[in-house]
Amino acid sequence: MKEMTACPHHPGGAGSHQGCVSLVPIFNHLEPDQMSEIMQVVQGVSFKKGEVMYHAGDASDSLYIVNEGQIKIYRLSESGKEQLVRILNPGDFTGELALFKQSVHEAYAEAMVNSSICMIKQADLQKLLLKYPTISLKILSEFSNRLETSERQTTRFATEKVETRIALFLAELIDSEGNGGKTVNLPMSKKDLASYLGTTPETLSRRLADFEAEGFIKQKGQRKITILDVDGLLLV
Amino acid sequence: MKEMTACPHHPGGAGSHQGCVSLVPIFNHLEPDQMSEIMQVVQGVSFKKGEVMYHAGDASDSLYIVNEGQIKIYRLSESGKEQLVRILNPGDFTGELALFKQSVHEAYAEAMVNSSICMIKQADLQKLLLKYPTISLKILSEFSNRLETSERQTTRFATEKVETRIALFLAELIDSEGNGGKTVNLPMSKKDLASYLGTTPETLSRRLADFEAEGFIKQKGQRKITILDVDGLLLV
DNA sequence: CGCGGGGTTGAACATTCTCAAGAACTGTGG
DNA sequence: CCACAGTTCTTGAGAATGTTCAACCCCGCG
Repeated sequence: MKEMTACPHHPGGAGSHQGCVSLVPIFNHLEPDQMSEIMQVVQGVSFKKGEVMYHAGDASDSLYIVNEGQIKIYRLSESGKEQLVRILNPGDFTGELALFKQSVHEAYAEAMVNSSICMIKQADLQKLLLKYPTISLKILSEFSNRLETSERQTTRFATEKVETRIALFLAELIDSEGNGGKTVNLPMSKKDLASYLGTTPETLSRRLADFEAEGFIKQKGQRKITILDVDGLLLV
Repeated sequence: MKEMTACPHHPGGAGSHQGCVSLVPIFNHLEPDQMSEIMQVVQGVSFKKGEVMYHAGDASDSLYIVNEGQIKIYRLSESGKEQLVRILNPGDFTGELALFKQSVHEAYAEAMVNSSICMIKQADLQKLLLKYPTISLKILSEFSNRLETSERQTTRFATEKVETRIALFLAELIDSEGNGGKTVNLPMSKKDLASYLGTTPETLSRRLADFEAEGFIKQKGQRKITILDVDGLLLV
């Protein structure tokens, strides 16, 4: 199932696959010689579409950095319902959570398409952290961001109705796409988006239809949405 | 309003108020001489009941460690509704979030009773982190826990109904109180608990009444609840 | 060009919120 | 120790919001 070699996606050999890691925010400030030290403890792995990188309940002992592909992270609630937590694109990483406390994963990581991953074992990473304290600061910064995002998300679930959560999601999509244009591409299927936003595909579909009827947006195909009136959207 | 001296709650002078810090998980592994180095950059502050330690929008430049009292952290959603995020007790800290990226607070911190706090400025803390990498590891570990909690909470809001969230909260209260007894004290008013659980006081009251009618719990006074049947509670 | 999964729509139902009124608790001052 | 005041909490009824289940559509892909 799972292919595991020195670096399958960079057959050139050690030192040639910095691409896996050098674009990761927590490492990209390092000197070349420090970087090559990191490369020595990195392992390449591939996952085919649909394979799971880790299960809830698995012991967690590695940091996973996405090199190519897409990985979706989702959780199962106590009652068995699934919620999509985030989607990892190249350069993103996961596994940090339980890295600093021996513990098990609470989430699932599954390849949405064929993907190649770089892994660093917990023990190796800890050594690096002690040797290069600036890496810790970077990770702390990354954690801060994620924690902030997560708590904001929690508050939204706790206080906003679905309609508002959808509107906020669309508004943030515009920001993240950066361009002046107002046509955005949904980063995932509407089914997954519903899961991410804590609702059902049916409700999402209805609310988007409402937005369209009110002239706030225009849908084209399954994933393209043109935002016609952000303000109208946001004071729903 | 806000009293700010070398250390108002430990008039003995510098070095005598280790109590503020030594019980904090991120520091309590240090040697005495390292500890005293930290003490030199710690400042004591007091807040009266109802005073706010920081507002959403304030620049964030300090770590706050609770010495005495209780601080409640809450957020305002985009639509202006309030959600209680957590309550800090002595030994807990806050301000970490934006500590590693110059930014502003997104939450509010308000003293629930008269409280005394120890502050460490961001710049001082960063120096300590570089000098003693093990502190970073401790903070990373603390962040991991909080992130895990936050994401679990998000998933619960996204997938569980209010009734289940209440049941889970009660079940976890038993665990955290540790004792074999099944009578727990709510750590906050039901009003605040409703906010924490993302519901209204009315609904919370009704669901608890339901639980009582079904024989799962028994309420005594405003904050004491005896759990009669955890299993029944959890498969609601 | 037909298949299959995502997507949409409809109708009934479940859950939760809101508003409003009344009850119970807490702690404060006499 | 008691009474009072101010909350906090509870309860009721109706309205809003969202879910479920079922049927259908349609887009993308073989």
